[in-house]
Amino acid sequence: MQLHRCDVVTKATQLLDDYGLADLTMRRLARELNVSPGALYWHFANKQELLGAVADQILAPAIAPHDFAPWEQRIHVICSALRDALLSSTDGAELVSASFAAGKSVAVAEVLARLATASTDAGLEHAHANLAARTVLYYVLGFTADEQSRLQWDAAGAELPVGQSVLSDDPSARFAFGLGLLVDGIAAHSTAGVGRPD
Amino acid sequence: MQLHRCDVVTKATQLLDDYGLADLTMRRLARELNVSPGALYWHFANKQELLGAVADQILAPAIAPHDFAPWEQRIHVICSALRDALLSSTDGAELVSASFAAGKSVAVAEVLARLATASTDAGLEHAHANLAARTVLYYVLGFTADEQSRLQWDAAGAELPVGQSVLSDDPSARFAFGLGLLVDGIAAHSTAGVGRPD
DNA sequence: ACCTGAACACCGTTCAAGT
DNA sequence: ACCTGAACACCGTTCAAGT
Repeated sequence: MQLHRCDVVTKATQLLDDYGLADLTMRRLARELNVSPGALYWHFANKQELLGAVADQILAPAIAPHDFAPWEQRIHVICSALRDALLSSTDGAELVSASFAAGKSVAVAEVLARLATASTDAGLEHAHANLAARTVLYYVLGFTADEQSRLQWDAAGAELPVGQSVLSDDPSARFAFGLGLLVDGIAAHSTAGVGRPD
Repeated sequence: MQLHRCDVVTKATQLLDDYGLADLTMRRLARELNVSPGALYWHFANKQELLGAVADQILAPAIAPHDFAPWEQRIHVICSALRDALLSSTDGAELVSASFAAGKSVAVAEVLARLATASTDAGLEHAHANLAARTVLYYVLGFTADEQSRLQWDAAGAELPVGQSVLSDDPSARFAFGLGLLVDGIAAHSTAGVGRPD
C-alpha cells in the first residue's frame, strides 16, 4: 500500500530510538520501509526536513499542557517537560538542537514562544523577553545534550563511581540549579520588581 | 617531505575557513595535502580527534590573556573572547560545540575552568561554581552558533531589513544581555552577598 | 616510522522511466 | 500522483604491502 508522510516519521523515530542518530540514514530508513531511497524524496524535500518532523514528534509531549502558574514555575515546568522529551529518545537532544539550528522544528519554536511569554509575565519588555527565552533554551539544549551523551557513554561500562553530594550526581538537581540561575537573572532584570522592590 | 601533525591541523583550519565544516572531510584534506587518505590516520586516531585539534587551534586566542579584574568583568571578558574566536572561522561555533560534546578540545576545558574560577570568586562553592560555568558555556556556544548560522545564511541574499532598536540587531548587545542574566543569577546565588546583603 | 593503494561498507540526492 | 532503478559524486576507516 501507499507510503504516507506519517509512516516515514514514525519509522524514523523508531530507528532513532533503537540505533541512534548516526544510524538514522535515508537509505536505511527506506530499506526498513521496503521502498527505494528515492521514494522518501517525494514526501520530504531533504533529510533536514525529515529530521525536523522527527524532532516535532519527539517534542509533542513537551508542548501539550498549558497551565497558568506564576512565571517562575512556568519556566521550570516548560523546561523540565522539554528535557524529559529530549531524554526520551536516543540522541534526542542532539537531533532537536540540529533541527532548531536549521529552523526546521515548529515545536521548538512553540517552546521558545512560551518561554518568551513567561519572560514577559516576569516583567521584561518584548525584546528582552525574547532574548531571555533564547538564553533559557540554549541552556536546556546544551545541558541535556551533555547529560544524554554522558548517559549513553556509560550505559555500558563503568557503573559511575558514586558521587559525594546531590549536586554532583543528581542530574535533575544540576539541571534545576542552572535554570535557577537564569530565573534569578530574569527576576533581577524585571521592571515589575519582583526581586527588587525599590 | 614529511607530513607533520601541525601541517594537517593548519591545512584543516584553512579548509574550514574557506569552505565550511561540511567540506572539511578527511579525503579532501588528504587531497589538499597531496597524501592518500590513509596517511592522516597515522597522525590522528580518527576524524573527531582531528577536529578537536582544529578546535584548539581556533580557541588559542581565547585562552591567551589572564587578567585579574572582578569576577563579573572576568566572565564578560572570557565569554567575549570565546565568542570572537568562534566567529573568526566559518562554522567555528558548530565545530567547537561538537568537539566539546565529544570531549576532544582541551582549550574549551580551559575556558570552562576559568569560568569556574570566576564563579568561585563570585562566592559560589565548588559544585555550584562548576555548574554555573557550564551554564555560561552552554549559553555562549548556543548563542554564537545561532548568530553564526544567521550571519552565514544572509551573507549573500537579502541585506537584512534594518531593525528598530539596538537590542533587535546588534548581536553584541544581544549577547551581553543574555550573559548579564547569568551574571545576575550568579550574583543572586552568591553567599558573599554582593547583590543580596541580608 | 611513515605512507600508498585499494578495498569495504556505506552516504544524500537526482531523475528518467515506469505504473 | 507516487515510486523504482540506477546512477552521480561522494564519505570514514582499515590494512597489507611498500620504502
